[in-house]
Amino acid sequence: MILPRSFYERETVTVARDLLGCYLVHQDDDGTTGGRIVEDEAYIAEDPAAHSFRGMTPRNAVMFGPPGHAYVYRIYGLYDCVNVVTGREGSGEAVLIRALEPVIGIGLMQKRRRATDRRSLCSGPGKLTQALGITRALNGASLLDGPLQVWSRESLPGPAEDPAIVQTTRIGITKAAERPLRFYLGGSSYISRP
DNA sequence: GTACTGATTTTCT
DNA sequence: GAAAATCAGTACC
Repeated sequence: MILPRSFYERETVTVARDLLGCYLVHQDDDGTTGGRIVEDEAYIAEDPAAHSFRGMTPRNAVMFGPPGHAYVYRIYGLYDCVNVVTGREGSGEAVLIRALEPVIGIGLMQKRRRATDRRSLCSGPGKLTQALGITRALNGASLLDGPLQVWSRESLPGPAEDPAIVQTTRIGITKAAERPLRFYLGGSSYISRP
């Protein structure tokens, strides 16, 4: 049920597509929270929008490490965003998790987010880390064991039919903005934007 | 409903 | 010193 390292050690765009429908789950002292991944973005080698584009720095070092680990960084001084490291070790590639459909621990998510509407709990990269209690303390953590995990699609009962995957441009970037590296489940009402 | 703005701080140049 | 893989609130149709 936990996705193996071999899942992540593939072409990043393929991993981004295959992650849709899988579950991101975090456990801590307050409880367990998790949801279905419904939106993500690929950041790849030779990609001016990727943090790894200009080589390794203290912040992005985890992106250059082994696949199957979490890269968590702070954005705009306020929010944390979570990525999964993908591809070959040293390539500096990752997939940003942008939105979840809340499934596990919805009450705890509502408390952490101070919101009740399910659609607003995890519909954005900063929102979902807040709902799941993911912070930079998890930067570099393995997703194969430990408190933050990714489970396969079959781990929990999901929709009867897989909705079509929509591929479009990434959100919030200025460099390489035209590259279609954002993926989401068509028809999901839990994505950050259409 | 859409559009614009302020918050807030880390990070790298 | 500027920019940043964002969000919530306000203003205005």
